[in-house]
Amino acid sequence: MDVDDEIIKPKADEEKDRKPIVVILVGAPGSGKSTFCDQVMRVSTRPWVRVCQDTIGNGKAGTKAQCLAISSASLKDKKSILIDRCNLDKEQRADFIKLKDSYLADVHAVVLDLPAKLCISRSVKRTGHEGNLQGGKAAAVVNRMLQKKELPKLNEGFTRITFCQNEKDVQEAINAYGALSSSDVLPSGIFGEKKTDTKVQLGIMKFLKRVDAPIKVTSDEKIPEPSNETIKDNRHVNEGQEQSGNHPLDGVPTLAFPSISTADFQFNIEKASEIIVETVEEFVKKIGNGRLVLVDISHGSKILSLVKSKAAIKKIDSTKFITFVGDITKLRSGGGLHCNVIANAANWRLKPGGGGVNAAIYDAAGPDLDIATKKKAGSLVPGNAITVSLPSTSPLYSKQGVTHIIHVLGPNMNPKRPNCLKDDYNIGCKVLREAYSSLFENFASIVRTQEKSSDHEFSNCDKKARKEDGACVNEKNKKLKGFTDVPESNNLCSVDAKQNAASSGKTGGSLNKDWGSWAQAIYRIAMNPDKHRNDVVEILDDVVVLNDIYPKAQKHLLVVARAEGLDRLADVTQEHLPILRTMHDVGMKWAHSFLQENQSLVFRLGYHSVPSMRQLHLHVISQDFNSKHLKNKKHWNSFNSPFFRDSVDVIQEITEEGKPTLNDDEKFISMELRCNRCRSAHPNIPRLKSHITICKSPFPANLLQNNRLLQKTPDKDGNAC
DNA sequence: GTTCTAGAAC
DNA sequence: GTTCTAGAAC
Repeated sequence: MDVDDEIIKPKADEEKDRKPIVVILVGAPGSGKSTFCDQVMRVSTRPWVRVCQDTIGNGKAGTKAQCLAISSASLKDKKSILIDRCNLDKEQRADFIKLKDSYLADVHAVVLDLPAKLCISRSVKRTGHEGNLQGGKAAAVVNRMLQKKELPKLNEGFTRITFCQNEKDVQEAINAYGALSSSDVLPSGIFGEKKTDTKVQLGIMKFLKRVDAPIKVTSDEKIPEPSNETIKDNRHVNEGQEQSGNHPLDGVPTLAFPSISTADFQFNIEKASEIIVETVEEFVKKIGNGRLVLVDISHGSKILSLVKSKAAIKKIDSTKFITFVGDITKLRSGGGLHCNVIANAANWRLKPGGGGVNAAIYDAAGPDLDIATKKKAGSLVPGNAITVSLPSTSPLYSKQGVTHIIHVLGPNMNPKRPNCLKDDYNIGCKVLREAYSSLFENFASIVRTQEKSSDHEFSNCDKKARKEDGACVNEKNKKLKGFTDVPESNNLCSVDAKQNAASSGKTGGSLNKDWGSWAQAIYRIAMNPDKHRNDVVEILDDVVVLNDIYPKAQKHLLVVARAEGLDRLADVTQEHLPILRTMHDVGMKWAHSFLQENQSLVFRLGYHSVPSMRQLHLHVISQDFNSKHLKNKKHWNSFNSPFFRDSVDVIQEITEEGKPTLNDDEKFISMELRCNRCRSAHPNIPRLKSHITICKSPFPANLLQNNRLLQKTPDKDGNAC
C-alpha cells in the first residue's frame, strides 16, 4: 500500500485550526496496530497519515529514517500521523517524540498491551503480513520483543497515553481517535489505567516502604471500577519511582523470581500458582528481612493474577511478597524496584540463550554470568536451585544492583522438550515445590550471609568482651557443650576450654574428657574385639572394622584404631601416622570390595572433627546417604561439611604440619542443608532426603580432587578399578 | 551416638 | 492436626 493512498483529505476550512497529533502506537507484532490505524482512518474526518515501517520501503524492509522523513513531511502539511511500528522501548520512541518541537504537535501514545499469547497466536496464524512476520518464527520474535518492552511514561514527552489491555479498550481508543475532527483535542494525561483497590495499593506501597507517598492518578477521565489486576498497581509505583529517582528497596534483600515451568515447560498454571503461594507462605517467615517478588513480563499475566488472589486469601504479608509486572533484568532502572537477587528459569545444562527469562538474564548479565556459573556447576536437576555470585563487572550488577543469580530448574510438562513428565502431576507438583523451596532456601542463605556480615562486629563481641559479659560466655558454652563437654562453671570460652583440656592430659586430651557410657561402645569393642564377635567384621592387630550400628548410608563402616589414649582426631600426632595409614588402607580395601558388589556406589573416607564416640574411628561411607538412620542436621553436616575431614587430607596435614586441622566450630554442624552433589540448599531433612534420591549431578570439584572419593573409574577394558 | 518429647513451625 | 527441630537424658 502506498503511503499517500492513506491520506484522508481534510476540508479546506478546517486546515488552519488544526494542531497535528503524533500518535505513537506501542505494541508487539500481532497486537493490532495496523488494524487500529485502518479503523481510525476509516471513520475519522481528520487527515491522518499512517507511517508504517513495514510498507514504507515498497517491498523492502523500511527504516526508521524513512519513517521519520515521512512523518516530518506529513506534519509540515498539518497532517496528523499514526506511527505504526512496535515502539516498544523508550529509545525507539524518542525521535518521534522530538517531532513535536519542530511542528508544534501533540504527541500521544496508544499502548496495545494485549496478552502476549494473543499477539503470538495472531502473528503465527496470519498470512501475507506486510513485515513478513508470520508462522512459526513469530512466537519467538514476539516473546523477544516483549522482554524488552518499556511502557511509555508521560515524562518521555507524551501529552496523553492510552493503555489498552483488551479488545474493548482498543475499540474505545479507536472510537476516541476516530471521532476527532480536525480541530478536536483529546484531554492530556494517562488513560485506561483503572483505579486500584486501596488495600492492594497500600500493600504495595508498604512493600516499597512508601506508605506516606500519595498515589497520583493522572487521569481525569471517568475511572472504572476497582480491579485486582496487579499490573495497574505496578504502573503507578513505577511512575512514582521514576519521579522520585530513588530506589526504596536498596539495602533490603529482595529476590525477584519468574514463574517456574509455566511458560516453555507448560506446567498447569492453576497448580503452579498454588505451589508458588504455599512455598512463599512457608518461606516469608524464614527469610529474615528479605522479600520476594514474583515477576512476569506481560500485563494481564494469568499466573500473576492467580498468585495474587491466592496470596490475598492466605493473607500473606504484603510487605514480604508482591507480584510485579516488568522485565526481570530491568527492575531497578525500569521499575524502580531494586532486587539484589534474581532467579533464573534455567535449563538443565545451565547454558545461556534458548529464549525466555534464561536468555534475557544471560544477555543482560553479559559473559560474566556464564563464567561464574560454569565454575559452580555444569548442570542442574529438576527441583534444584544453585546460587551464583555475579561479578561486579557484570552490567546486571552495575546497572541493576543484582549481586546474585539463583538458577532454578522446574519440572517439564512439555512433550516437545526432553524428559517430559507426561502429565504426571504427582511428580510434577513435588518437583515444582522442591524447585521453589530450593530457590527460596538459597535466597534465605544469601540473606543470612548478609545479615552475618553486617553484624560481624557484634558477633565478635565475645572475643574482647567475653570476660566482662557473662551472658555471652554462658550462651556460647551452652551451645558448645555437646561438642566439648565444657562444664557450665568453666568461665572460659569453648575453644580455650578445649585447648586447656587437650593440653592437660598425660597422653592426650581424652583423659580429661568424661565420655558417657554410651559413648564408650566403640572403645570397648576395639579393646576387646573377641568379646564382640557379632559386632566386628574384621579384627587386625592395629585396627578393628565394624558396621556402624546406625549406618547413615547404604554402606557405612568404622575402622577403629586399637591404640589406648587415641580417642579422637585431636589426639593425633606424627607418631600416629603409621596407624592412620593402616586405617586408611583397610578402609580402602573394604570400599573396593563393596564396589565390586555395587559399582554405582561412591565412597568417602574420613573423620569427624569432634566425634561423639570415644576411640579414633575412620568412617568409610557411601555417598548415597540413603538411610533411615540419617535423621537430623548434625547427621548430615557431620559427613557433608568441613566438619568431616578426609582421611587423605588428615594424613597429608600430619605429614606436613605434624597435626590435623580440626573444623570443630559449631557453625559447620548448623550449616544449611546442601546436597553433596549439586550443592543445592534444602529447608529440612525430609526435603533434602527426597532430593538426594534423585540428584544425579556430578560431585563438586573439591571432592573429585586428591582421591577424596573412591568410585568406579573404567579402565581400558571397561572394568571398574 | 540414640531416644524421647516439648514446642515451634507448618 | 501434623511435621520437624532441638535439648535433655541415657
